[in-house]
Amino acid sequence: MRRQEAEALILSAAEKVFAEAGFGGATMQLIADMAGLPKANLHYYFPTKETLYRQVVQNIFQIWLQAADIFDQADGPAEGIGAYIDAKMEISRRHPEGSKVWAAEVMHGAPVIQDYLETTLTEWTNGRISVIERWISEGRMDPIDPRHLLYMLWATTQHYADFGHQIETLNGDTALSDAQWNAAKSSVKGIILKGIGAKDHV
Amino acid sequence: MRRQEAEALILSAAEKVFAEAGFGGATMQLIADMAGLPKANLHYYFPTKETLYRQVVQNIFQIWLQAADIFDQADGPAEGIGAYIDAKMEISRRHPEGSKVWAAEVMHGAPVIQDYLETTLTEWTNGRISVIERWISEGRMDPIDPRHLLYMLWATTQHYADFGHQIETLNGDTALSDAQWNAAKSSVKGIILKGIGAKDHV
DNA sequence: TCTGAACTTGACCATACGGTCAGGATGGCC
DNA sequence: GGCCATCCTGACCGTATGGTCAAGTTCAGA
Repeated sequence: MRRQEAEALILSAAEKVFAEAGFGGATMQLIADMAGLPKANLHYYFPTKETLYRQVVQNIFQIWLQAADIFDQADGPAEGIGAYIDAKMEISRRHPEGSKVWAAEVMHGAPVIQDYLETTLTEWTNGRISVIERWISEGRMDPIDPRHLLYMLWATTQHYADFGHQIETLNGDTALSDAQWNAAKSSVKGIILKGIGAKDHV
Repeated sequence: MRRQEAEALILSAAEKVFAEAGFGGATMQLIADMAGLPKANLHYYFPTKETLYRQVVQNIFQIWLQAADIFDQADGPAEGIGAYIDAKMEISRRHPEGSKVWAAEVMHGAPVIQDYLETTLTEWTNGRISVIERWISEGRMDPIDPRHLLYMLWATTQHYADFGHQIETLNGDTALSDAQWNAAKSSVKGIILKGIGAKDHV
C-alpha cells in the first residue's frame, strides 16, 4: 500500500473514532480495527496518538476554510450568505464526523489548534467582517453586528452535524431525508436572510 | 460534611472536569483533586465514574428544562421566543460547563441519556411545536417549520457556551463583557424575531 | 539475482486508570 | 462513657492503553 493510501485510510478511520468517542475515549486499537490494520502499523505512519489527532483536525479546518471562499465571490448578502449557508449545511451533511471533532476540540479549549484560531481563523473572520460592514454601509442589509451574525451562521449550520443524533431522535430515529435537508436549508436561509434584511437588488 | 454538601461539591468538580476533558479524558483523580477530596471518597458517594457522569448530565437536563417553561407563559412569539432566547443565553453564560457536557454527550450518540431524548425531550419538543403552530395559524408569525426554528434557537444560544473558547479567542482572548453579552442577546433576538416575522401586536 | 529502503507486525513494556478494601475517625444518641 | 452507623482514606490490584522494538516481508532498481 502506498504511503498516501495508508495515511488516508488511517485518517478516515481516526476521524470516525475520534468523533464517536472523543480524544480521550478513542484508542489506537479501535482506530486500527476500523482501518483494518495492526496497531503497530498506525504508529509507523503517525508516531503518536496526538500526531494523528492533530492531522485529523487540520484536515477538517482545511475543508471548512475552502467552503468559506464562497462568501467573497458573491455580489451581495443574500447571495453570499445564502451560498455560505448552503455550503456549510452540505458539509454538515457530508462530513458530520469532522464537524464533531472540531467542536470537541474547541469545547476542550482548543489544546491542539489554538494557533489556528489565533492566526488563520482570526484573519478569515476579520476579512468577512469587512465584507459584511461594506454591505451594511451600502444599505444592502440591516446594521447587524457582523460577529454575532457569523456566530449564528456557524452555530446553526454546524448544529445539524454536531447534534445530528438528537435531530434524528426527534425525527423518529430516522436520518433526515433529502427533502428534509432541503427544508432545513431553506428554513435557515429564510429566517436569517429575512432577519438581517438582506437586499441584493436595491 | 453532610452527604448533600459532599455530593454537590463532587458534582460541581465533575462538571468542570467532564466539560474540559470529555468523559474519556476525565479521570477520577482529576475530579478528586478539583474537589479537594481523596479519590476513594468519590467512590464512596458515586460507585462508578459512569454513575457520577450520569448524575452530572441529568442535572444539566433539569436546568435546561426549567428554563424552557418560559415559552408557554408568553402571550405571543416575540415575547415567548424572546424570553426563551434570553433565558438560554443566560444559561450559556452561567453554566457553560453543563452545556458542554450535554453537547459532548449528544455528539457521542447520547449513550447515557438516550432515554431522555426519546421521552422527555420529544414530549417537550412536540408541545412547543404545537404552540408555534398555533401562533402561525393565528397569523402572529410567518409559516416557519417549527422544528428548524427550535433547532436554530438551541444552536445559536448554546453556541455561546460550547464555542465560548473560540469566541473569546476572536474577542482578543478576552471573555465577553456585560455589554457584549447584551449585544449578543439582542443580535440573536433581533435577527430571529425579524426573521420569523413575529408580531405580538397585530 | 542482489541490495537496500520502505513497510509490516506480533510480542512486549511501563504507566495510568477505575475500582476495592480494611482499618480508622467522627459524631449523634442512649 | 459506650455504641453504632456513617463517613473517610492510604494502600493496593487487575487491566487497558500508548508506545517500542526487533525480526521479518516486499519490491523497485541496478
